[in-house]
Amino acid sequence: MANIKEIAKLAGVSVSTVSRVLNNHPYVREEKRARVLATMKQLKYARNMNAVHLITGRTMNIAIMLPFINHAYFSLLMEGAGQEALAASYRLILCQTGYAQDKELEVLEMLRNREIDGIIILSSAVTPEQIEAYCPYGPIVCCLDAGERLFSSIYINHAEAFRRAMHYLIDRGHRRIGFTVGRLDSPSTRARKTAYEEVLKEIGEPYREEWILDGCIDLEDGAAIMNRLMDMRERPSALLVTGDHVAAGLIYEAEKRDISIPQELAVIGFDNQPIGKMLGLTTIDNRLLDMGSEAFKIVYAHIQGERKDPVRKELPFELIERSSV
Amino acid sequence: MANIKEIAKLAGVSVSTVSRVLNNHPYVREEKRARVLATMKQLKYARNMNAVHLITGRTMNIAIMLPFINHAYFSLLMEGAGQEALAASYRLILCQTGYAQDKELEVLEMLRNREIDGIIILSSAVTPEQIEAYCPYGPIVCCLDAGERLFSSIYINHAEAFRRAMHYLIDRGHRRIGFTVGRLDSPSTRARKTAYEEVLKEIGEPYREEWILDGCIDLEDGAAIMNRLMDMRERPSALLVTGDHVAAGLIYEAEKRDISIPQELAVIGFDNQPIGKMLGLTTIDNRLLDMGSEAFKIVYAHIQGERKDPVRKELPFELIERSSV
DNA sequence: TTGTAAGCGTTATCAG
DNA sequence: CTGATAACGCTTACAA
Repeated sequence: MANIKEIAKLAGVSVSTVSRVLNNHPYVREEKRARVLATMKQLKYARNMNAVHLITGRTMNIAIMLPFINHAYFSLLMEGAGQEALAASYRLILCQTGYAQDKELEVLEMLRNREIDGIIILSSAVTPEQIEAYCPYGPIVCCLDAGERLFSSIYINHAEAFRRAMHYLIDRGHRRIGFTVGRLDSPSTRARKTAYEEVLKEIGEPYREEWILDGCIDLEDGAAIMNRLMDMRERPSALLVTGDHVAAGLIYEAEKRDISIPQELAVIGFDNQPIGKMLGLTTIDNRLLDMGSEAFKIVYAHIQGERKDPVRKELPFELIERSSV
Repeated sequence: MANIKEIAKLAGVSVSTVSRVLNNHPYVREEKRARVLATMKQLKYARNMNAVHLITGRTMNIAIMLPFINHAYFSLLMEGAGQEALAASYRLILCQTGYAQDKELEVLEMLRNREIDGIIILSSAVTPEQIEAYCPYGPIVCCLDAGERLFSSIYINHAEAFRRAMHYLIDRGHRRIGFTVGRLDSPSTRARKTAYEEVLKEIGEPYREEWILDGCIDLEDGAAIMNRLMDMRERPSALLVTGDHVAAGLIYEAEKRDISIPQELAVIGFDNQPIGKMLGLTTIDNRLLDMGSEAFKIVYAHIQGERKDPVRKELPFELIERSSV
């Protein structure tokens, strides 16, 4: 496999000239450039990018850390980041962690080991402090509000969105409100829980632990909620559901049991996925596609040196009214 | 940032010894090993993997080429490959192409440039011949039957699955059968079309171009089919739908219009996605998760040198009977 | 506009 | 068990 040296010898120039041609540098006589190019073609030259990476200290790779690949929420974020990466000629390295801390730390180590130029964290189990320890090695951006940190954040205000949704329900006469979450100990769940308590206090309703439905991640979980609801001696009249797919599962199961939505149970989703649109689901659009692309742009700006300090950017959300409330 | 040389000097050993420690080689006196390890910790040593990649000629990266990230079909395949990659300590590089040939060729070039050790192609627009041109540079596997090639294939027999589904419908009294596809010019569509014509001939039904519904990729496309069907002077009594999400959109739209399924329109899906299960969709399980993980394993076996010749492996499919027929 | 030579940070080889 | 030293293939001062 030919290298730059052989090309140089055969073309009768120096390796630097070959390198200049390779990198589209100016100051190469057209005649020599042509000769180099011809020799490359003749020898089927292929650049060894690892050598380039070694000398330049860059890999054009960014890791995207996420717990599950096969989930609509992460797919949308990935899509957003992926489009930007494509445009910037960067590559996304898929790092599925399943929320295992050791796997997450491995990804962070990749940054230290210069295997990647930056990291986009879609969701993780490690603490912000653990992440900060890796900030000296390259830009990191998180898709949630981690507060004032050494790394960047791009997020929507979950507490605010949650409050907005609750008030929307309250304005329409609901007082018995419950909600579903994916993981009880996630940062966004904590934000929602706080908002939940606050709003309940505002309207003088008691806080009921049993109306916080945990472990709702997918379609099937949404369908399963219905069973849990049926078992309750007192049921909420409205549900805030994290994830339109969970809401879709719930709606479908409700239909099966002849529970009419919104009359017997009002539902507000999150994420604004196509399935929600199809089902007439009232939902919070949290701009996942934009968030993914913004996340990439932030990391990219840091890599390019256009930016030095961490960014902390809030994206506006939007409540989309349809017919499930 | 400390390197192997500094570690060696500070620990009072040679670089080779440090390298041996790094790679868990035997033949290092325990005392020296400890000293090296301690020095590394002290200097916060981080290995520069690019140097390792350069000298070893391996990157531990495999590209996964696909047109769209945000699609359930590809998500499942990715998930399968991702799990195996995780287990093998390999990384997946996400290469979204949008079926643009130049982007696809860029991915193939990455193999030539030694940026990756292999490629998993989930779906592509380039020809098998174009792919074969890159086989000298590393293992490539395609998730469809490309025939006897220099690269590997892992696939289900689409024609057979299609025939099976058609006969299932015919056995239940259907003769007016249509089908939907994503792209008209894809290899699996061609296989389906051939099977379609054959079976129609078998039962003496005419071939109707207008019952082949093109451009059906997502939920919304499924819903849109209903409009197309309504415009027809004569409608099929059964539809083979490529992709459970498309089928789900169709079913939902049918429900809206009070068209009963399966009485007025029978539907068979493909992919066996959760949404299909929820909707009681009869479908073909084409083992996407297994296909993804098998794809990774094949490439991996080649990289490890456990295998030399290309693999061509067919996965069995299964018709899952539910209530949409 | 071009060439020489010094790295980049490892691992591999080979002699001890 | 250990250490010199030569690759790996490229970019980039610096000098011409």
